[in-house]
Amino acid sequence: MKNVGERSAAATVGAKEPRTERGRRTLRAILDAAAAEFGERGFHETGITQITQRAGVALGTFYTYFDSKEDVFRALVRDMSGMVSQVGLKAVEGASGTLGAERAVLAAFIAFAGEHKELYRIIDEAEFVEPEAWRAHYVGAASRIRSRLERGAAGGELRADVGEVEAWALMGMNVFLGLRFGIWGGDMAPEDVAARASRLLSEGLKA
Amino acid sequence: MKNVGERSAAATVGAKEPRTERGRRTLRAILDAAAAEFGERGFHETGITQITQRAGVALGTFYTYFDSKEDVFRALVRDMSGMVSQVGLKAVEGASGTLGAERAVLAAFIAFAGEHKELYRIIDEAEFVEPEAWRAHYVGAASRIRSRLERGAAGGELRADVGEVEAWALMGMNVFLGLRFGIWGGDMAPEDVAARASRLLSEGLKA
Amino acid sequence: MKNVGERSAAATVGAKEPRTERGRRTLRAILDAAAAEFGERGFHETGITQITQRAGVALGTFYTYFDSKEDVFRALVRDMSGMVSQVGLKAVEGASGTLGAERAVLAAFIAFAGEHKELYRIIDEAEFVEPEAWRAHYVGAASRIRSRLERGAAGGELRADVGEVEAWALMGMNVFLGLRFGIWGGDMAPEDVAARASRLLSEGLKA
Amino acid sequence: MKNVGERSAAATVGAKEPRTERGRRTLRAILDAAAAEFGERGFHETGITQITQRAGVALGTFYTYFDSKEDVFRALVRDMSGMVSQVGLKAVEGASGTLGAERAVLAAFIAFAGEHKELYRIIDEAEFVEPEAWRAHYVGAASRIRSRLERGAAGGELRADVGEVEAWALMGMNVFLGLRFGIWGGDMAPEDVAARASRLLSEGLKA
DNA sequence: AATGAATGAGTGTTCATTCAT
DNA sequence: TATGAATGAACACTCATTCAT
Repeated sequence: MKNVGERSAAATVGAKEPRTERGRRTLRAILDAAAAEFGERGFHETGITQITQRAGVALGTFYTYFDSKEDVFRALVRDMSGMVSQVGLKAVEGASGTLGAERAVLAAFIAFAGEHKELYRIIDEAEFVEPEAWRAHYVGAASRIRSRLERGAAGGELRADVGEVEAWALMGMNVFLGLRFGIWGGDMAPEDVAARASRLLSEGLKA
Repeated sequence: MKNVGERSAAATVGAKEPRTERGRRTLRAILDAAAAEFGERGFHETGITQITQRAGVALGTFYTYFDSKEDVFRALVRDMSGMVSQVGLKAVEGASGTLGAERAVLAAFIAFAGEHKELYRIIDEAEFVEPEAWRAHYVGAASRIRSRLERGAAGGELRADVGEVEAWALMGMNVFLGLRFGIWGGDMAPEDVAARASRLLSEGLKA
Repeated sequence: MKNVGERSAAATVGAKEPRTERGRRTLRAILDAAAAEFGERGFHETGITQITQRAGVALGTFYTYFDSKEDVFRALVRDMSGMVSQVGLKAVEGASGTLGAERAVLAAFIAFAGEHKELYRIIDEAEFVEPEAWRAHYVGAASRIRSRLERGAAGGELRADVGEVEAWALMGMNVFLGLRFGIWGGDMAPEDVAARASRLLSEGLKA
Repeated sequence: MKNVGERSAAATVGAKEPRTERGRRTLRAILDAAAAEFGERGFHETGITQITQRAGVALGTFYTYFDSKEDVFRALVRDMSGMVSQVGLKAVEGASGTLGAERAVLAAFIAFAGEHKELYRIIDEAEFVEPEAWRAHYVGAASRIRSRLERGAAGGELRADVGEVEAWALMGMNVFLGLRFGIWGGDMAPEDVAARASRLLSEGLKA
């Protein structure tokens, strides 16, 4: 598991801004500990005590930076949601063509899921803990996919009638392949999975 | 929301078998109430008290039929897992060809999800409450899809190399289209969604 | 300290009605224990744990009958407010004339305060814990005094212009004499205190 | 609400003596903020944080001047107790005769209460927070009243047997009229209230 | 003198489960 | 079978106080 707060801590994340350097370090420690604990045990099985112990701070320190247990969780979901879309963006950059881009995105996503099992689980659990954030995550992801597909259609690479259904279908594929081959099994390399999925997308399944 | 226990109650479900007719009615009432409450509020927000109140029985009566809160939940997950595969089986029956079958399954599944929002949510939450049952559910569903695809390949309708990746891709599609068009929106009929998804499967997205 | 719940428990008091005899006994035990603890240590120094221990029940049992710590306190204030006005009513019954009545009320009140130091303190603390109930208590008491005075004026015993000022003056006298001679000191019998106060009321202080 | 610390700050009040002018201003700010907060929310609902925020200083600064929360509260009670007796003394000065003095004291007290609702409340709450200081306040006030009454008796203006009962009765009157017409209502001028109370004291209530 | 991050004991409340009736 | 009172472990959160800077 990599350091979650690498890029920014409070600012990105909505916690109470620390005013000193020491505070910044503490906030980051709490954020990382929370990600790890929520990822391992889940929201309801995790106590604030476990988070602060893992972070090496006192119980009360948690509340210097967050208003509630839900508050850290929300911060984490937002943070991770952002990371996922970053991963997608970066993957698209180096790819050629719409289908190539989708293939790159999927490969990157599977790899990412494998490296961030905790955060993956956190997003899933958000369905029950922070439904708003959860919904926003998927609506956003779907609309990014849809934009890419429509651009591909405009460019003549894809057929003209791609839309919401295709976008959600693709997202579902990605998520479940991420679960099956990123989170669960290491029995197939992300690129190979993506290659097969890509063939499905370009040619379909017919003989 | 339809009556969950219609087909079976205890026998299917793993609860303590009631001996009298009165007992059978009570068990069913609890099961239905639990499905409704878990569906509306989620596992952790639902208390035994709420279940028994909705079922119109006393608190203690719950423990005449179930050993624990997890126990009802598990029963419900198993129950619904079975219902979903039933829905699939039935859909396959009337369909012609493998792709026709997948299309029928998807349409049926979306419709089913729309009618059983509670149970859909319960399966999702099982990831955190009853991971075993949850995993079993998806592994089972994927293997059924895979079997169908492989039969289609054997029959020459599909290309020969369909396998785990295609099965999970398809399942992901189904699940997310069920969420988007069954649970959330009513902006497109299940058959129409299924028709578009089916075209994706047969021809791909290329222009 | 006498048993607070003597007359009724839940019904009078606003707690959740117990349905069994056992429940009725438990509620009464909690109520008595709460009165004693609040009286001895005050609202903020008293924990639910101390109440339930004194009552000889488990911690959770408290919440079978009350929604919160404030809830018992409120119940107690209402209860005691009622008791005080009962004491007044009873005292008035046996007295002749308005001034005689006031004298009897005062004597009874001082005696009552001496016997119920806890409840006296509870009403005082209500100023900070349940301001509504506290205000209602004093407004009610003053208006009862005022009614008696006005009846006395109508009957020709008192001068015609008695009103709000006189009522509150009298109530203040009673309360502070209750504190000084009922709660604090036993250095003078309630009747003797009342006799002197009565003389003040009838003749004033002039030589 | 007027500035509490006007006359003295640390010296009168028992706080740690500031050595610089800046320190003196800070202490005063804290004292005023504490009076305001305790008056508005009460002792237990007020946090050190709120006091320091209102005073415009950092949390830790509070402990430069006071040892504990109780410590400021005590300081405030003593301060206000002194103010009340000052008010009494001043009122007595300009009055003629014992009854005239009591009347002036009452009028002044009601007016004072109306202008210092916070401090009034603080004294009341001292019953639960600083019982010693609270008791001392009332014992002192009663004994001052008693002295005045006894002097009046010695001078032949009042009957000879005035004593503890009359003093406490009078104090109770004052306090409750202060509450009713100073703190609560503005429906009657302090002088008018005092005039009626004075008539009660001199002539009694008889027709 | 002033700051504000850190501390951790303390407490109200919830709720799954038990059990006597 | 059914009841509902009783249980008590568990936990989120508060807040007065300390202390390094």
